[in-house]
Amino acid sequence: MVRAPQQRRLETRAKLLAVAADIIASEGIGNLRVEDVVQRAGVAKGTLFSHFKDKDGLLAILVGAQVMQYLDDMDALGAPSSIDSLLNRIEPLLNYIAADRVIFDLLLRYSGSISDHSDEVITAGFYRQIELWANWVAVLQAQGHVRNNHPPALLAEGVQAFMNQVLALRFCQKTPADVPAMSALRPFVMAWLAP
Amino acid sequence: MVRAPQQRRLETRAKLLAVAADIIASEGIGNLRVEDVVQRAGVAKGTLFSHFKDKDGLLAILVGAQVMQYLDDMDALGAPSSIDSLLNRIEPLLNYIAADRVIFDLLLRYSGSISDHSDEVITAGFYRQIELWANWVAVLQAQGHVRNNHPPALLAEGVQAFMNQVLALRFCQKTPADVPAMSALRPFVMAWLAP
DNA sequence: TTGCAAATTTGACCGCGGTCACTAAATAAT
DNA sequence: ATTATTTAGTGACCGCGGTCAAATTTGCAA
Repeated sequence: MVRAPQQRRLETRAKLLAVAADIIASEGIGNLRVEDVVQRAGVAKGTLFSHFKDKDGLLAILVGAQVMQYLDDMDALGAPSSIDSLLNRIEPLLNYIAADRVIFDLLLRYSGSISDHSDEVITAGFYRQIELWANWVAVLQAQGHVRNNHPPALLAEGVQAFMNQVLALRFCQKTPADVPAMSALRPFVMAWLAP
Repeated sequence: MVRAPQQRRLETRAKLLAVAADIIASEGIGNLRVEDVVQRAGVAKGTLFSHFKDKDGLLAILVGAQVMQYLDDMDALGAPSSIDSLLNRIEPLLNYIAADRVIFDLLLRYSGSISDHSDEVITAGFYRQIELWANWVAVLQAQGHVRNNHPPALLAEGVQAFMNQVLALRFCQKTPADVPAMSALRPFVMAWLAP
């Protein structure tokens, strides 16, 4: 028999997430240390790991929520009217991930949280993104703006592949940033989606 | 003034690489520990880090050499005669990377070795791969087997993007392996290259 | 041969993520 | 009310990658 978590536990979890978000906002996600989180939250180290599988599990909750926010924003704008318009819709999310390679790695590797609800935020966001883009592609196909000799899901996944490719290349070079990530992405998506 | 490395240093480096390769062969690349390497090589821990930037730097040398070997093999076979033939040429490398996510991460993140020759094996292999594939694509374009409304380099990079996408997805699911990586890759490459 | 400077190696030490046997608190059973 | 049982939290401890001032070895020149 599983028992509902006590309020104390929910408060502890919320406190940990709040503190972590705070540290990330001020120090950057790459400078977040578990010891800092637990110290500022006023709990022991072991407590954190009873709430989250590991450090990445914690980060995934926060990053996943942010990604979901971007997806909400995309969703609210409705289907794009062209490939260029689609790229514009994607841009905020692209820039968010491009801002820090820790985020990129997290999204690519995700190790999962420990929660009973199995709320693997990253995975959920991933599928939602593909679904959303696939819908857009379907609309654009109907309008003749995207080639329709392949299923929307395949094309949507392809867009994600190019996004990851562009980001990975960007994080490989030592010179931080020369051109916006978007201009590297555009030619690929154009060649992939154009009729 | 830079001086050529002494014999002793070359031997130490070779010994470290040999021991590391040995451990990887018997224990797997994910179970390699720095302490084991230096102990079995008969040197102190600090020595390893004076030869390689970090643990990944060491691994990159070995993995990079392996990748180069696959590229040599590809090269020796000459240009493929069709998209399917191209996929067959790629398959060994794909399977090598698919075998262990440590290898995949390494190739995607590479942090670099410390050597003066700046022999960033991974980076070199990366460019060589794109160049090789671009040549193939150009040949296939000339034969009408691949669409020729885009530069070969773009198409080659796209193939790599799809390869990474398929691998990333594969490493995300908990169920180890259902179908060969190749069958996941084929539809993307077909849709990407077909005229 | 001797002395010096550069090159190479050393290993004690550190930071940080993660574990686990134990204590404390909350809830259920008597 | 008292005891038993489950849930939450604790912090000393560990593993392992990585650092650095000091020690050692090597090459070269006087």
